[in-house]
Amino acid sequence: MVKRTSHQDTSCPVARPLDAIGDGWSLLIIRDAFDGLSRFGQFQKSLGLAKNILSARLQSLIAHDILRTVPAGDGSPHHEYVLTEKGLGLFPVLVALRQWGDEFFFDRTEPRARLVDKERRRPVAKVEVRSAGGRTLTPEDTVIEMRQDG
Amino acid sequence: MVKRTSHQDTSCPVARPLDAIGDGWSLLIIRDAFDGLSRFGQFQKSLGLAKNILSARLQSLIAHDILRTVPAGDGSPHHEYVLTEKGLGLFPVLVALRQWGDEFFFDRTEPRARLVDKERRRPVAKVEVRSAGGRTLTPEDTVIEMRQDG
DNA sequence: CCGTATCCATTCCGATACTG
DNA sequence: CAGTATCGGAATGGATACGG
Repeated sequence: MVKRTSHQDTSCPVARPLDAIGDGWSLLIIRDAFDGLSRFGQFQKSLGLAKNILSARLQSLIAHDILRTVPAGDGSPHHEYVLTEKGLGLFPVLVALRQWGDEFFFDRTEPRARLVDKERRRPVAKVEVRSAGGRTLTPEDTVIEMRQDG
Repeated sequence: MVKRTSHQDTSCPVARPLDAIGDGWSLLIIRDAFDGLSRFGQFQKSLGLAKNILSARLQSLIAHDILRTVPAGDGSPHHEYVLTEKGLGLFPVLVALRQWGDEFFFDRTEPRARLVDKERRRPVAKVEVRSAGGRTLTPEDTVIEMRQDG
């Protein structure tokens, strides 16, 4: 009878998304979607998770308007899962997380997947938090305020 | 008998961190830590979660070297939980997530907590992914490559 | 090839009682 | 105040069987 607490009612923009992507699989599905995967089987092969779990995660991501389905490009009677605008908005989050993982979860010699600028063939720059004027901000330079409008 | 799959063995820097922060509470604890909270009771009051859960999450974050304990500043016999270097490295991730939540999980009129530049009192700029040369990159501008070194 | 349905083990989480 | 111990219900995840 005790419901799991949702974060939808808080006024914190960090908390609300966690109902949608705060689990072990959703971000990996989204990562694969950014990487061009779109078919059920592709996700399952890439992630190695059970089909029922994948199905549930995909439905949840669709319900949260992060993925949507489109008719399959080939003649197959199925559909493909692609990122919505909202889902595409996660790009900086995913890149920042990738860079953090790259820095703190790998030995120096260990090979890893890296995100590179397609044109220059060089790793993307480290994501930074900047002021409106362009200055790089540290955590101590910032503070939380309640704001009504944007 | 079936163990939960860990992501520590993959070569993807997005996947590995998810064992540490891929749940509903860890990122919120880290958010509070960035916001200056450090005591057990402060976290519990802020998050409203059961004490045993909070305890387990704090221990997990310590085990992952994201938080560490320091002797309490006041005379109390307890300690405080503060971010490690690794934990501080999550700042861009948290800001990017915050901005995404701000954009897609709130009505325009709804009040919300905003991260502002302490000095200028203006919202921080939108986190962007940039090339080594400074150009802003979209998802289509990038691709994953396997790299051996940094 | 794409999913859905079922079953079961594990984990997570909330409430509460208890110790220092 | 700061935790630990215990319990029960809920959600998650894995394996597999099955229908389109």
